[in-house]
Amino acid sequence: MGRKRLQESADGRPTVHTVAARAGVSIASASRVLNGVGGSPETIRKVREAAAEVGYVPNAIARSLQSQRTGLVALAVEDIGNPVYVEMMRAIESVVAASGRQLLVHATGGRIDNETALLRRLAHRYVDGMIVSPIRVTDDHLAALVDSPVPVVVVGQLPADAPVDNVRTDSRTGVGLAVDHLVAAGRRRIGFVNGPLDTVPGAARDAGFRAALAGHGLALDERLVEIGDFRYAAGRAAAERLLARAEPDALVCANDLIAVGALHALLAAGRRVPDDVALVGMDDTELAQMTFPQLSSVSLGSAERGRRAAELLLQRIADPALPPRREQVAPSLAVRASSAATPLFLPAPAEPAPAPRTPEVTA
Amino acid sequence: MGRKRLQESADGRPTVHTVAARAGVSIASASRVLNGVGGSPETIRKVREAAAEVGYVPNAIARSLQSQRTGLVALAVEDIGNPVYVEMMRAIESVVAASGRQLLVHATGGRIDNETALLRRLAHRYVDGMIVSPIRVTDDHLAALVDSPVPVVVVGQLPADAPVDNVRTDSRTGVGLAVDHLVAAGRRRIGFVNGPLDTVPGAARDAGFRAALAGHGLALDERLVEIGDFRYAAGRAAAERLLARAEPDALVCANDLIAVGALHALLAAGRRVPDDVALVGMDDTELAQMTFPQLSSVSLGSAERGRRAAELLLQRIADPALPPRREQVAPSLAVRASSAATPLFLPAPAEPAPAPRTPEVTA
DNA sequence: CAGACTCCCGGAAACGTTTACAGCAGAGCA
DNA sequence: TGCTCTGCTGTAAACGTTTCCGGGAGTCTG
Repeated sequence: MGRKRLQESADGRPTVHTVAARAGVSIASASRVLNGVGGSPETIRKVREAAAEVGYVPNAIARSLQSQRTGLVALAVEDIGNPVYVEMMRAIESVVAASGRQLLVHATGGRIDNETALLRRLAHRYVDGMIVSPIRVTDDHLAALVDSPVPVVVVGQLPADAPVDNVRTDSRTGVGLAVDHLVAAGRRRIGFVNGPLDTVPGAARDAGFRAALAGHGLALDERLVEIGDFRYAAGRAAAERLLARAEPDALVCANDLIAVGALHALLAAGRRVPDDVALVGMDDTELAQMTFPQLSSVSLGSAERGRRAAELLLQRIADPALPPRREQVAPSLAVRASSAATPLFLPAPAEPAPAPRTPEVTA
Repeated sequence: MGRKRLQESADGRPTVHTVAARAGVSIASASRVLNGVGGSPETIRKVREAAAEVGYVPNAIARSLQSQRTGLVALAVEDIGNPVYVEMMRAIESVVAASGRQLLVHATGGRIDNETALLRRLAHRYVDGMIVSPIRVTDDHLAALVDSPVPVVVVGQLPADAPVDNVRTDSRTGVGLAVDHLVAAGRRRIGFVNGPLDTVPGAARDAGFRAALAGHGLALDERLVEIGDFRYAAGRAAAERLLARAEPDALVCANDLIAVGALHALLAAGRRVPDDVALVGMDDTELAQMTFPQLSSVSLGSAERGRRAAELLLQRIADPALPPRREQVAPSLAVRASSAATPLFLPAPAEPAPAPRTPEVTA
């Protein structure tokens, strides 16, 4: 009824029509003034006034429909409780914000359908582009990535021929760094606590571990390998199982959450870290510095990967015709107290002494 | 040119027009079939086929403009690296997902302008509603909350008369629980590591701490109070400053991140936890169970608050005319090893505590 | 067999913007 | 004075959907 006369939107909020009517100008003029392009001083005054009086706020959806852009970028990760994604997110956010866009994060919880659904639904124009970091990649998934309606950048491993922008690291050699370091420190019974083998990172790290041991001519004792998932509780449980059946002198963990779980398991079992068992995590998140002793960890450059992914995405948004690109970030090892070289041959002090510490070295 | 004839969208993607033309039906019929409402078997077949052939995906923006809803809900928090928000987010997500919507998270980084901008811009129709958990509340902020174009629920303290849906806890009495517990365990020199006093939670916890001590007839030694921010590094640094000038037999921390920092500072200084110093954190996040010894912590029901906030929001979205409501979640204390009652009167071990070290300072 | 009822369809009008286009007034210039 | 040029303005057409509404074909009932 009054709808047409009052020129307001369905839910009673003012629209550009309301403002225009109130200012006594056309909606074109009102729109121009509101966007700061053109308009005589008098018109500008009237429109500004009218807009303020009715408390006009533009409808971003309508604007986006017209302009074909939303100014939003999404990041989809599996588990926002994992600090590695927090770090990545921060890096992405700063790049994205610099371009005047806003970053939204979606946690997929590893439910693959959820992730695909996100690509197929949410991405369908709600955002200008998205960055996804899947831990499992199915064909279905890949198909959704390839013909996504909006630009997508993948952080993580992808099939070589996938025509998708991609920033990866080499967690395989990353594991190698950890093993090299431990072997150099005189450890020989090196255990490995990994995440599921049917995930991309889980498989890569498993391969890396086996290759590294072989490279040092060490035989792999399967009792020293245990699998959980990529979170704390499972990591701890896995480490407990491992400790119950074997006597490692070092543990490599597939990420920092697992490593913290393993640390807990070790301490609870009365093992000294690093004296009895050296410990190396992976991802080098801030969590690694929050433990006592602080955790050595293989950095997979999560911030750097995030930054680069964001840049790739912005470039692709600017020019969708760009050929797919692939970037790689090299791993490095941060040595901290949990694996600092300690003289294994010294008799253990009667009173458990604090770990001799060497300052953090970033290799 | 071909635009009109080919019936495709500006960027060459198929629209409902493309599908309709290809199927030889009207766009109305095409739309109906695509939405699964009506259509003869023959029409359904033709439209489905045409849609599949051209790879049609609906433009969500256009749909939202028409339907006045996006199916998205946003959560704005200060620091996504704080596990308390992760927990809250998970709770919200499960409620939101059950309503068929998707949750997007935005980290404001505590930049107040960012938060207000989010309300003023993003919220302007990109989402059906949002939950914000501000740690500082200015008048400007409040104004933005009150006349937000979309329903908003605030998690946290608000002025009593603010007409905004609100889920709060009572962190003041929460701190009291911690102090009561420590006093009952025989501790008398109780320290407090807090976040900034110009934040809502910081102020409440400070007040709670002072009130609780007074309630037990204990005088407050100001040297036992230290302030950083709500993150790990600052918490650790603050605890180090405190330890350098005073000898607490217990520490209450304003959240778990600070508590982990304090734990690190204590261990690095050679104090035994809980023997020498008992430690209680706040928020009872999963982080509290990841430390060794595990951290006692005051639960402020973050998951419960998230759940309720999500429910309030969904109800308000369904009926925007609802009067503003306010809910409260009671705090509780989870006692773990870091403050377990230990016989304080036992003689300290002959071997002196390890040399106090000042390890790497991150802050 | 007529009338009412059901089902399906297409045209067209929304949703709230931005913007191409054309018209119009005034200023500058020959 | 007449012409062009400039700067503003309003009309209307997009953007890609959904949905109201009226019409036509078929079915059931009396």
